[in-house]
Amino acid sequence: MPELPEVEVVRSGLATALAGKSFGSVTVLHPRPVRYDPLGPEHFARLLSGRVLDAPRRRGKYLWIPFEDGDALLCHLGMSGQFRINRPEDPLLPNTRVLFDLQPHGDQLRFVDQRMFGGLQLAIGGAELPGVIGHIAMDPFDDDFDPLTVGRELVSRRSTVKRALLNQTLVSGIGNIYADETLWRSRLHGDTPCHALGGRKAAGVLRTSRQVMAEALEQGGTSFDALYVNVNGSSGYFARHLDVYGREDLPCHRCGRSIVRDRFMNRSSFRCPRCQRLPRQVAPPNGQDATLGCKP
DNA sequence: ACTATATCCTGTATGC
DNA sequence: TGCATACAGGATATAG
Repeated sequence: MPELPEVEVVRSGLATALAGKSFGSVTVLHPRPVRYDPLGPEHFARLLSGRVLDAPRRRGKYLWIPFEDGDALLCHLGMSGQFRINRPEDPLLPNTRVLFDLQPHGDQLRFVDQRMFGGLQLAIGGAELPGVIGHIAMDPFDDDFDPLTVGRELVSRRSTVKRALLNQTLVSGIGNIYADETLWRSRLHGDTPCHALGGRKAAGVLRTSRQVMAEALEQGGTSFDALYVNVNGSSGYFARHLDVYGREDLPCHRCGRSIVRDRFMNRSSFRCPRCQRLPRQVAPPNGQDATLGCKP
């Protein structure tokens, strides 16, 4: 569930909590969160113990904890993953999946994940950038992220704008909430064909996504419930700043019209029916259907 | 090659 | 109260 700002809050919390630490013994309580690890739960636990930790890193919604020896622990929170720091004697929260004893001082890092869409795996040689996320594009906060370059790439896609924003191989870190918020600020309907945007407009959308996520980060991320919390167990406050997401039937903050909800890819899209209309048909590149992605 | 869909899970909210 | 259903912020295999 967490998108880039929420993952960044977690990364930042881990950076503080794990500074100068090593893993002691590791206990896998449920095999599913380590299903992507090529060696299986027992090897995962054994191979991680004793590792000396470096500062956690992030790309998009992935984060990883590099080890001093060049390997890393790669983590994805999925829809409901959390990291918590506890004393070993603290009672386990429901859905606690993996325990990492920390040395020195004996704290414990715990991975809690209700739905288990998330995952943890050992990334051999992955301290800089784990190979298995090589296909994940830079996110808008990356120093080398260039909105114009990515904007041109976006325009060339034979898809629609919201799908493109959610495509992690084009730009990473944006999920359903921030896609909808970005589109509202950009006054764009999510079904707008990519080719209907010029390169400059597309670059503008990407800059807007960075702005929205930066504001969310200042608020400690978006949270609707206890499923997303930082390492201390507290929630962020951006939910109260959302302009469209989850605001069906409430007035648009720009024009007052009621926000509508559409079905999209088995989930919901929220938009203002006045501020975010589909453009009239735009001449597509050669060979493409002129009405692609457009509704009457 | 590129894009759209179905699927992996559990817990909560809602309506009958 | 009990039961069924809908829904949840993601990534990926595979179907087209």
